[in-house]
Amino acid sequence: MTEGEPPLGLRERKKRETRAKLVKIAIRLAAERGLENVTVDDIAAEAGVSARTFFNYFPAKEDVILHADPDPIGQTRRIAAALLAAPAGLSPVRAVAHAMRPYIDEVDDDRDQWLARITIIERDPALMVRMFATHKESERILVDAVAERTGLDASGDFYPMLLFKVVGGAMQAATQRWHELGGSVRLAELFDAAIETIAAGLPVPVGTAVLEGKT
Amino acid sequence: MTEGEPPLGLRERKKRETRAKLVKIAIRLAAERGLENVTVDDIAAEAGVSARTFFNYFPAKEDVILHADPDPIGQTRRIAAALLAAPAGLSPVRAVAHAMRPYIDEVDDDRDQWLARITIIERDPALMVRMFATHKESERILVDAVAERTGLDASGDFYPMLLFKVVGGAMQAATQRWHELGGSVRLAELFDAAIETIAAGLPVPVGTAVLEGKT
DNA sequence: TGAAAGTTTGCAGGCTCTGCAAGATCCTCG
DNA sequence: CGAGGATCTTGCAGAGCCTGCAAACTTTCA
Repeated sequence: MTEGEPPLGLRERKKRETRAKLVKIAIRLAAERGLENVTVDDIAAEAGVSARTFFNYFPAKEDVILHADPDPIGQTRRIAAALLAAPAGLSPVRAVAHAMRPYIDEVDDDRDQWLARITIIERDPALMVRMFATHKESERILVDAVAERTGLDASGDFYPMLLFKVVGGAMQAATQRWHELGGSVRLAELFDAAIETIAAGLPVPVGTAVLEGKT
Repeated sequence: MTEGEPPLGLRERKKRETRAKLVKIAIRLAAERGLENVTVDDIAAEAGVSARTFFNYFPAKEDVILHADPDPIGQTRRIAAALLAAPAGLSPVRAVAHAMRPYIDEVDDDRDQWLARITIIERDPALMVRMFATHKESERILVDAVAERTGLDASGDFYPMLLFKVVGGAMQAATQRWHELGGSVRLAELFDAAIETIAAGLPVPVGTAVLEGKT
């Protein structure tokens, strides 16, 4: 799946190093004072490159915080493929959740990095905006996949888009709650709970540990 | 409900006029060439005011397109109140939908303005999210209201936030589809269909006119 | 080793947005 | 009606983001 770790020359190594350094510094500074109080110059200077170079790596300042994944489209395609490959018995909602699972696990595995990121994002709405702005293309791919799996028409039917947006909402809610809990439970657990609640038609919860307080 | 239409001096009249002119011009220009190809100077010049004045009316360029409502917090509070006042028999999802209903009807009543707005927003996705991922403040108010209605704890329980985000997703999906259909059906109808589907646990649709294609 | 390919950087410049202070306009009250 | 005060508008300066462009530099590869 992961494409390559072949030769990997000096040039490529340096680039990754610089990129990683920019991300790391940016996250640290933004965690300290909020992204809006950190200029591109600050980040670039501390990384020992020019501000112009910063923009060779990231199209916008916000992306240094958000854009951990260098290839979001590829990731989306993989989710779409997983969706189509999911067990036939799964309902659409559960199938989508199942397809997203590996990426949610990744968040749990990189817990601290993600918690830091989310803290920064919560503090600066501009990041929230940019986070979803990129996703036009991804959205289409996933909606198409849902349509294919359900035998509906991506552009003519409402259902695929609705499902996509609803699961997106669940994802957001789970992420936010996870952050509130300081990552003390797995994101996957919260997400699963959200999906089950949705699959049940969002009834008022009664005695569900994860949905209610820690108890 | 609408607070006042008392005296209304010249000054206030002029301000509203300027504001309205800016909005109108901005929407027209953005519809023609996309918001990113319209500068604040363009808008201000055509409205006969300085660019500096533009920023006295709108905190950011995007707000001239989105910020139709001068008091989003007040509107949010009204939705929250309506949520608590909704018939006791309604399930949480339906109660929220019920509370939002008046504002959805407003969109239908101002159909063309909104279609134009959404066209612009669709072309510049950053605006889409900003539209719903409104202010943290609004979110808190609504989540609190959901918590109160369901007898849960807004900060300790997951359910209120989840419900809020899911309904937000439904709203987005409905809006997008409404725009695709060129407003040929009422947004309210699409929204209701979305809510019913969610209340049913998002089953694959069968023979539902609104959810499937026009047939 | 030397050309080809890829990177970094400074520079110029466009654009968004903010504070500030001067000037124009409206409103209120005597 | 005519101050005097309140409110708006505007120009200006300046910080910041971001983009081409071309020169200088580094890595790669034949």
